[in-house]
Amino acid sequence: MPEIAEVETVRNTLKKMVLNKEIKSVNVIYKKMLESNIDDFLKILPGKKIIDIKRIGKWLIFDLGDYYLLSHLRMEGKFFVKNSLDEINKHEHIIITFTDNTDLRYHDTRKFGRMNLVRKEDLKKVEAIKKQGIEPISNELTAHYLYEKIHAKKLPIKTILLDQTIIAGLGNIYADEVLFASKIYPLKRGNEITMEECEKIKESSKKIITEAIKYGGTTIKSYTSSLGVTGRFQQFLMVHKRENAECFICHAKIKRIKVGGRSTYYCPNCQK
DNA sequence: AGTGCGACCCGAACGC
DNA sequence: TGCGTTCGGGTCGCAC
Repeated sequence: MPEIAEVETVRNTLKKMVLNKEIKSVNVIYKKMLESNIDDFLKILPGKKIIDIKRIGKWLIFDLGDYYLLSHLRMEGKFFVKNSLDEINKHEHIIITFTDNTDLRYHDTRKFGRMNLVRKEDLKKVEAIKKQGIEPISNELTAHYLYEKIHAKKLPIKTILLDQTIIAGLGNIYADEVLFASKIYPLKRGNEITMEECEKIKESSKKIITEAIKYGGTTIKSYTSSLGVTGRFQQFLMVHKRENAECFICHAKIKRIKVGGRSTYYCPNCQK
């Protein structure tokens, strides 16, 4: 499940592989993946060069000069660089062919990912981009900011941490890890969260996301970031996917519950 | 406005 | 050559 650390890893890997390549043609196999007009997509991309790759929250942003190609990997999206002559895999839905006869291929078993092509000046008009909150690795993320955003909400703190308009980039794995590191019970309501706890959330999300990026993200289940790159952060996970295993701190049994429909792992002893 | 929940997908895991 | 059902998970859209 690509969260901010995984998307950052994809960004860094892709920058090494496709920067400055010129697009020759595009093949859109699964049209519903596009949020923008398909005819524009096919007409505008050829001739463009990938001059940079940026990221906002979980959105990857290919800088094409006067346009941005936005890509959200959702749960299983991956990019592969292949030879244009290679057989097309059944999960490859969008194929960007470069003039050197290599392809950037978007692969997504669940077809949940989305792409959007916008003029640079229209980026801030894209609803999904406009509403992104502050990133965990940003100095703008403060306990005060979090408290303001959280203290009037009745939702469980776990659900609030998944709200991209507050902290941009946290997903199900790191939200569990942040709450464990902050010693906060996932079902605790936003309006019960103190300023001290906001400080802990801020500190632990910075620390955890920084570390996760350093180790190339988390590879869980089917998810490898892209291009066969395997993250190594899973060996540092304290609670996520550890149901019934012993807490590394107190040896209590890690529990799994549902919060807002999502699997949530926590230590019943450390997180009261 | 804030909150809750189904839909979108399909491979894997599970039940029998 | 087992088959049908359930689950998961980020985000959106709709209902209340």
